[in-house]
Amino acid sequence: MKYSQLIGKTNKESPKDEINRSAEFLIKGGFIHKEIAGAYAFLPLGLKVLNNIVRIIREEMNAIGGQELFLSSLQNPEVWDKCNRWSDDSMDIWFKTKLKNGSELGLAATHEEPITNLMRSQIKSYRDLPVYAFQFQTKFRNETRVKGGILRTREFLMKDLYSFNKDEEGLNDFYEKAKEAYIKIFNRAGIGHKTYLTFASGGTFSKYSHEFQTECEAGEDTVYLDRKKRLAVNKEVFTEEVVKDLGLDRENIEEINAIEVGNIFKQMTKFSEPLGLSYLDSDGNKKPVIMGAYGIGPARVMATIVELHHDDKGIIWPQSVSPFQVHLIGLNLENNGAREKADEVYNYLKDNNIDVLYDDRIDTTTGEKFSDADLIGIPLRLVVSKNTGENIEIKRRQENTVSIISKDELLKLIHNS
RNA sequence: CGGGGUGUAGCUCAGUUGGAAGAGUGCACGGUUCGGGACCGUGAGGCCGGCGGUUCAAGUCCGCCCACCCCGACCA
Repeated sequence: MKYSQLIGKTNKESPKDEINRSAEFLIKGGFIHKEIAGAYAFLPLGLKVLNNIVRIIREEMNAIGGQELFLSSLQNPEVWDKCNRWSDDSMDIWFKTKLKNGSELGLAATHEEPITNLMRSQIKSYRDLPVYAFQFQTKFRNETRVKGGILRTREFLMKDLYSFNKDEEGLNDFYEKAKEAYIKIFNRAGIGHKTYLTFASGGTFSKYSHEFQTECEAGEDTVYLDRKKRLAVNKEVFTEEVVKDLGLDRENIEEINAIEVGNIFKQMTKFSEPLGLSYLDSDGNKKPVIMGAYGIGPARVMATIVELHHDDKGIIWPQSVSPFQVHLIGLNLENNGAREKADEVYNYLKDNNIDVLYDDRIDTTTGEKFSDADLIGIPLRLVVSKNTGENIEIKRRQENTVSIISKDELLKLIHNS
């Protein structure tokens, strides 16, 4: 991709209102655009990052047997009514709308009811179980207050997986698998070292649910962390009894701010019973399906990555989610053949399937190009200029030293990074 | 939803006592530069958040509304 053609130019000034570093850099760097409070457009750079995060999540969900599907955003109030969640008293974050004929519709705040209802046509027998369905879908939540750029919005992409088992044992097994998958996801996304399994309120049917909380100043959650055991407890359930229950030592517990990047719930029969999702076991007995729900917000993960990986100049993407593998800067492009030389390197990289952002701007100073590269945060920076001869300069975003390498060494170095 | 703050050029902002709409940056054009946002000149760009009021006269004063940010409450 040639930077001169890219939608989403960097801005020299930081946005006026954004306090969070992630919001500041993502807007300034041309990754996202605020449409209204709590609703953001993703520009090409931002979408590439988001898609990389989605890809990681998808791979890990497939690996534990998830099947991807795609539910609708417009929802039928009837199924919600059966679970007593249509009324604004029970769920006050609804966005509701109407058909031309006046009947009401809901804009998906979550998909538990619709997926449960859908599965009634799929699950009849114990032979149909277990089954695991997931999707990446937009959620609409009429939050009274949004916060921190894309950390908390009213419209956001969510990966939600729903598990359907014939008994609690099956649910528990899968629940542990999902836990492991989540740990892999956050490790691959570069935030695993600061992400902790956190005990949270379990709701009606189980003692605890689990959240994945990433330690971060910008986080809006308060959790109590045992760093050695890598276990945390959300403030909302933090009591003496819970500390004892989990075998934690009060002495080792510290209070931290954290971002909730994922959560997993055992829902048991909370939705299957009211919606009539049941199966016949081998004895012909009708039993309710045992469910669980597993969520991750990719855009929130994206913001969290930025919160954890940046310096004063900008973002430092982990290679796994970086919008491009390398950022190629051509300098002095208007002088004797420099353009041709830079183009040649660009084409060479593309021909070898390297995803490259090529700063081919002519009337742009060196400093500006370097500053933009620092802001955008692609982990490998290449420079071709009159000083580099037949070679290429390479520098890692998080390091200050440059080295000069030959074109032959280039591919190997990129693949090893 | 309670409290606080802010709305003026694409962006960041100034605008005195009510008296001709401004700067920097970005953008376009011309020229000098060319390895860390360099410089000179010319130019385009405005519903001063909206509605109403006071006044000879409102970006400026008054009222109502809207939007955005921050703190708190809330967050299956």
